[in-house]
Amino acid sequence: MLIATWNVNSLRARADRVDDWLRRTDVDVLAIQETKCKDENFPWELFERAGYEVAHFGLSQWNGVAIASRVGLDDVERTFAGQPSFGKGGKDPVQEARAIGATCDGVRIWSLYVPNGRALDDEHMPYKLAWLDELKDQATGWLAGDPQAQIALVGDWNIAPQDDDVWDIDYFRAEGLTHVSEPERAAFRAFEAAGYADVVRPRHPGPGVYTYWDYTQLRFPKKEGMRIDFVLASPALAARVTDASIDREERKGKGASDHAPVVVELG
DNA sequence: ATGGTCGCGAGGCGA
Repeated sequence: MLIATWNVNSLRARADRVDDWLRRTDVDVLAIQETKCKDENFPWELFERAGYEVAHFGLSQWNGVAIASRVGLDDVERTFAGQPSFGKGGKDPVQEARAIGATCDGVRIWSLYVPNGRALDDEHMPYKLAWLDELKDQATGWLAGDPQAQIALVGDWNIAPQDDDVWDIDYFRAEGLTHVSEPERAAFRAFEAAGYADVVRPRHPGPGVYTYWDYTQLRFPKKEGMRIDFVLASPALAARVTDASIDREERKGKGASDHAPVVVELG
């Protein structure tokens, strides 16, 4: 079984790319982030034609997550229990469309779009950390209730856990940028401490292995990227992983997302 | 040429 995660940066703008990619790669499950649409604008027929069931959670032109599967799509959940809300300036806090879960052929998959944080001193940063902390608590409970559970926490984590996960850590430090701060990294490590493992890094160690390249500053041709998209697997699921890849080719050309798909093969 | 981005949705925000 092949499972994948991909921040598509608008599903409507990427419809042809996603269609081609599904047919080319033949994945069984695709977790999508940043659909950037409501249900009424979601390209349902794209997935139907390609032979996938799909569940979507989108509230506005922001965020939006989905799971497409051709091996079953059961027990769909939108938001995780206790998911923190956010409202800029403290007004109208809402649980944003950043998490959707479904069971596909016995694997509990969560498509996650972790809050960006925006800046170290921005109100979005404590939101990001609280969001991760609460998800970690929930994910810990899922394993405590069933140590043999097959769970995949996949998506855009908006964290670069190691210095080699960005093209120039000194630049990030000098500019005081997000994604590499100790609190963010600690939040990521908490998932590993809870028993979830990055199943891609061992097969594709850095430096220079990235999943995201900013559209600006010619970051992609200059190979200046970030590794911020991850597949974290519970112990029972990690034991099944036989291969993994980052589809850097998909970042090429006109009309590409700024993220590459990450694919994991299960035996 | 010393610059150089997208997407949404219709101005500016978010990434």
